[in-house]
Amino acid sequence: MAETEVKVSRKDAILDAAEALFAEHGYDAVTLRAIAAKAGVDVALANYHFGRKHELFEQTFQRRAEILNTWRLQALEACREKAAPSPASVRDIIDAYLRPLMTGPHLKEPGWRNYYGMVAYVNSSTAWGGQLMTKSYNPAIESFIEALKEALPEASDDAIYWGYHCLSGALTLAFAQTGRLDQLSRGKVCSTDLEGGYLQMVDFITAGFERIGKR
Amino acid sequence: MAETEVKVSRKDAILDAAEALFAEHGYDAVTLRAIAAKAGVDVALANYHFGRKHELFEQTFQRRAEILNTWRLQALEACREKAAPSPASVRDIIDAYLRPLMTGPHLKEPGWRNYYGMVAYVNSSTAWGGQLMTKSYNPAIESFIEALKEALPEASDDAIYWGYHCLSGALTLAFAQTGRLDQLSRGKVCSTDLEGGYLQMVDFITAGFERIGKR
DNA sequence: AATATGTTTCAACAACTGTTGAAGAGACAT
DNA sequence: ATGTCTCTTCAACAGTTGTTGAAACATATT
Repeated sequence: MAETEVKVSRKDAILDAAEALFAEHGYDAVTLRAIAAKAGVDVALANYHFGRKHELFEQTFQRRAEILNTWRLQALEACREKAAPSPASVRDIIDAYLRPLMTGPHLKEPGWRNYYGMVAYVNSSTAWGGQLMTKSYNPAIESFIEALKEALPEASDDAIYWGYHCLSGALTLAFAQTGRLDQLSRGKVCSTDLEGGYLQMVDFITAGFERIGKR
Repeated sequence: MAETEVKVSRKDAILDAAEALFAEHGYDAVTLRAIAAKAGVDVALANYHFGRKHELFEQTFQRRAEILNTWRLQALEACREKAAPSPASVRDIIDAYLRPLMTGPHLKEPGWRNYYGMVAYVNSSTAWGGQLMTKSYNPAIESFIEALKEALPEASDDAIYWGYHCLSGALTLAFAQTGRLDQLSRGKVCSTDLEGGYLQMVDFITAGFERIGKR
């Protein structure tokens, strides 16, 4: 047995296994028995700790959401203070939105990569998308929208929100790690290289927002 | 019975029902019995016409893919001819990519809206994404990438492909119609208004690509 | 009228699903 | 030792799943 890791509780083992399987196969394709087997526990234990399958999925999803929100909001606050009393620059806002998630040592942990797969699944799912993303992420996102409105006082609501839509869609697709970019570029670009993608996306998205401010 | 429509074959009825259900609930959550019930036929008929469930999904997905590719490639060819012998402008290329899908009378047909939901599901699914999207859409997409490279000779491969990634992610999320934009903007922006989103996205994405060309 | 061909339905299969109640295991205080 | 508590397993449930083989139906050809 690979006992190099710290011993995790069986409850956490279930969450980890669920995270990995939900990310790869979605909600319905994953059975509680598969989760239990991967976690090395009995089927009934998932029910004891989390109740219905639905609730296990939500708890798995929300476990890391608060951490991401904290990282992001700290970065946003930092760039706001740096610019005060002027509004923060568009580039710094976009950077605060992307950098905490797309760069850093946590990307080497499989748990985080798995979680990102879950985010991609939830955010583009008609069934889960609306409800769950809103509950877990909207408060933080609203702070970013507000900052963008301050940085782009001339931009219309339509332009701001559809701009955010482009940003969110691009990040979601990056999280999905479908490998399409690799196939399309015949290996010249690597979909799983989030840090490399971060560098490109900051420029691209910043340019988009700066354009809509000039109207 | 609402018999205003032209009578469709039972085979097409199955495809239509599958399209609607797969778009809303994904692959695994949809049962062949649910599809058969919606189509008004027996369960075994889906198997007779399409074989395994897997193949029914793929055929449903590919049914409209060729049409979309044709529309897009015609638009791309038109803007290339318009600009010849110069390369087409970035804006015209992006417009050729988005306009055929996000505007036009076909958006009023429920079948097309359903299909867009399937595209969103497939494109951001780790399981299907790589394989199926590549098979159905890559040839057309490669033409667009090539056009972008001609319009932006200074841009690096990384910039071009990650720029396309942003474009594809934004479009995919728009197709998912999760209603998140409505919630985020408190009703000021409508997620399902693809024509309105088209106007914003063309500007936003074009600005992104034009930026990466200046380096 | 008889035959052949392609559709459609019926009934059933073995396997698997989420969920549950009762029983066991372990730690800890009394 | 005894009882209490949380955690964990066992065994089983009722229902649903994709898939199939045989039979019924329809239509056109001979």
